[in-house]
Amino acid sequence: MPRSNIKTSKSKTLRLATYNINGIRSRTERLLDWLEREQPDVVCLQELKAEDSAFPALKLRQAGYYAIWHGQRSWNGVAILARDAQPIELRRGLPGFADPHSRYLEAAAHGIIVACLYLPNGNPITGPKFSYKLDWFARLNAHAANLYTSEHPVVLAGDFNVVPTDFDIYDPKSWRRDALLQPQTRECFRQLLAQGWLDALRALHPDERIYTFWDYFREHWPRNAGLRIDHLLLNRTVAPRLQAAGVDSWVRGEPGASDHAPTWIELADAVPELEKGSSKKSAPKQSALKRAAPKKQPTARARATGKR
DNA sequence: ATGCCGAGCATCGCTCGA
Repeated sequence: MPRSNIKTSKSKTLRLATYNINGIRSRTERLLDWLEREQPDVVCLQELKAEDSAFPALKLRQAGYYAIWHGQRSWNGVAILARDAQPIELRRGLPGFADPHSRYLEAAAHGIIVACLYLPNGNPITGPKFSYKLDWFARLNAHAANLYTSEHPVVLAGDFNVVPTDFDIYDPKSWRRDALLQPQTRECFRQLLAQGWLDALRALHPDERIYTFWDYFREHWPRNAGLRIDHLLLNRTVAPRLQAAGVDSWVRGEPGASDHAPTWIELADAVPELEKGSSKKSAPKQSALKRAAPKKQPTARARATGKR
């Protein structure tokens, strides 16, 4: 499927995606299929569930992607891939935090600083896992405050394990006691956005039901009973370049799929420094947002049959 | 309140995810 079908601009763009792959060893072929079809420039992966030595670096390299990764046996694990360029690692783990889990990688790739994060799930809410989630979130927000004001373009991308509002879930009733919907969890996310970060998918599609995760239970995928928990947040430097955003939900309908689908944004090429300073043509934020045409998610039937 | 599915491992039954 050529990407030009969904492009909204003739100018060159950069596509960044985040994808909770739920076990990279059992899903390497699925990953390669998606990369070949969608050709993202930068990819954040979560839940590798594999040690560093089991990361399929050679197969990815043969597909044109260089990578850095922080694996872990059984659980967690994050990676950043870049097409035709080696990501430059900037950080492994949040600052000042000896986290026993592999949940955070930060790198420069294709002129963007990308933070790939896998925020703790936090269930059950009556115990140490929920405390760990809130603690992790607070440390992320402290670090994000510095990234937001950076002169460099920064994107926070990953599985945040937060359903930001009741509009981001098919039906909140059976999830009321889940860590993903707790008021404390949502307050952490609200505080993060209050730093100024732009929630790219919601900004471009304010009135659209968008899901990035459909669990394996109760026919949730065929019924399109999903949650929006994978997010791409843009700092003030990069936000004016946002052109499009969406979910590759077709991936969720493939045999042996992860319970998440890849979620992506497209950014306009950086405005050259000379033009940025001297020209009034530099697009303000609002017009950059309006440029992007809303992209509908396919119907449940279309997804179930693999068509768009 | 629990299981429903799926990956992974202390692999013929459990933990964890969300």
